Amino acid sequence: MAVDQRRSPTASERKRDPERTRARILEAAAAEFGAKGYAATRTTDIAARAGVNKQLISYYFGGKEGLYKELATSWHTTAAEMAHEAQPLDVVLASFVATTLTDQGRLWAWSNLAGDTPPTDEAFLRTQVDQLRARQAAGELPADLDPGLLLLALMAAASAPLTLRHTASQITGEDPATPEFAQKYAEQLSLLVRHLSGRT
Amino acid sequence: MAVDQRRSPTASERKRDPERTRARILEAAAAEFGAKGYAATRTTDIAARAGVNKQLISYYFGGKEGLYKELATSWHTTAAEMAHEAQPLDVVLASFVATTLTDQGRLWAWSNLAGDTPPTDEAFLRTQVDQLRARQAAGELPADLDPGLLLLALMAAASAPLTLRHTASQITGEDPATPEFAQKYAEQLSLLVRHLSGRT
DNA sequence: GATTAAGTCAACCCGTTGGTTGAAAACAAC
DNA sequence: GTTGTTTTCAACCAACGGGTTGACTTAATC
Repeated sequence: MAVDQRRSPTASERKRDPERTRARILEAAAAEFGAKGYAATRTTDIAARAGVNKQLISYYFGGKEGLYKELATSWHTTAAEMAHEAQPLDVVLASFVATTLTDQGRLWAWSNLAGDTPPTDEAFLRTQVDQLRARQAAGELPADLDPGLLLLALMAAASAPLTLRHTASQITGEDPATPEFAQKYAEQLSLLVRHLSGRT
Repeated sequence: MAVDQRRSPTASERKRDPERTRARILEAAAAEFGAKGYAATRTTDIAARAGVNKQLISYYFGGKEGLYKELATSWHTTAAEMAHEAQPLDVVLASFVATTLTDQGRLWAWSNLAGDTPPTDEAFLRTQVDQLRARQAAGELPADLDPGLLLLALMAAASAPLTLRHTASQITGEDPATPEFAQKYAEQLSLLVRHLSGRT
C-alpha cells in the first residue's frame, strides 16, 4: 500500500473515498464472519483484511455488531433479485449452489445455525414455495409432497457444500468450495430432480 | 484412569461420583456447544448447567478445549452403531433426521461449518456410499447419479432442520426442533426417495 | 492558504473469559 | 478417627477483545 499518485481526482481513483472504504470493510467483514462465525471473528482481523485502521469500523458502523447487522440485511436484496423471475428448477437450484461459494452464503449458513438474525427473506421463501406448487400442478413434480418441506429439502441439499463443508470434503476427497465442484454438484441435483418428475 | 473397583453403594445414589459428574459435564457441554458453537459458549455456563463448580471442568478435562475434543471424538461411536447393519433407506434417513434433535447433532453441524474437527467418521461414510451403490445396482435408485454426491445431498437434506433451523421455521411456521416435525419431515424424505426409484 | 473531511497511529480503558490457587468442606473407605 | 478423594468456595490473575481518545497526517474543497 502507500501508493502515492497525484492525479485528477476522478472518483474511481480517489485516495480518500468514504464509500469505497465502507465497501472494503463490509467485504472484509463478510469474509471474516463467513469464515469463522460472529463470535470467533476479531474486529482486528476485519480491519487488517480491509487494509484499514481498526477504529474505522466503529467510525462507520458503530462497532462489530452494527457491522454484522448491516451485512445481515444486505442479503435480502440478493434474494430479491434471485427470485425476480420464475425460472426452470435447474436454474434455481444452480443459483442456490452458486451462493454456496460466496461469503454471503457462508454468512447465511452461520446465522442460520446461530439463529441470531432472520436469515432468509420471507417474500423470497413464499415465492419459491408457490413456484414449487405450480410445478406440482404442472406434473413436473410429485403432487403428494408438501411444497414447503420440499423447498426446505432442496435448499438444504443445495447448500450442502457449505453446511456440510467438511463432510463433503471427506466424501468426495475434493474441496467443495470450488466452482468446479459447485457445477458438478448442481448438475447432479438437477439430474436428481429430473428423476423426481419421472422423466428419465 | 482412576478405575474404581469398589462395589458397595449403588452408584446411582452416591453423593460423590466422579463418573457421574464427568458425564454431567459432558452432557452440559454438548448442550451449550450445540446451542451456541464453540467460540460463543462460556465455561461458566457449562458448569452452571451441569450444576457443578467451574474448576471441575479443568480438573477433569483440562479446560474448554479438552472438553470439546472429548465430545468431538465421542460421536464416532454414535456413527459406528448407526451404520452397524444395512437397513432400508427409509430407516437410514429417519436416523439422520433423528440425530437432528440431539445435542450431538447440533454440535456436529457447528463443527462441520467451523471445520475444526473431522466431523464424520470416515468408515461410516464409506459404508453409506457402498450401500447407496448397492441400491443403485438393485434398481432401487437411479444408476446415473454419483453415489457420493447423492449421499451428500441426502445427508444435507436430512439435517435441514438443524443446518437450516431458522429458515425451516420461516417456511413452515413450526419449530423444526420437535419430534413431531422430525417425524413428518422424515416421512416426506422417504416419500421423495421413493419417487426417485420410480415407484409411485 | 485555509478549512474540512478522511484516515492513521499509539496508547489506553474496561469488561470478559479461561484458568489458577489455596484453602476448606463433604464424603467414602479403612 | 484417619486417610484420601471429591467437590466447593472465594478470590485472584493474565490475556484478550472491543471500543475509545487525542494528537497527528493527508487529501479534497473553497
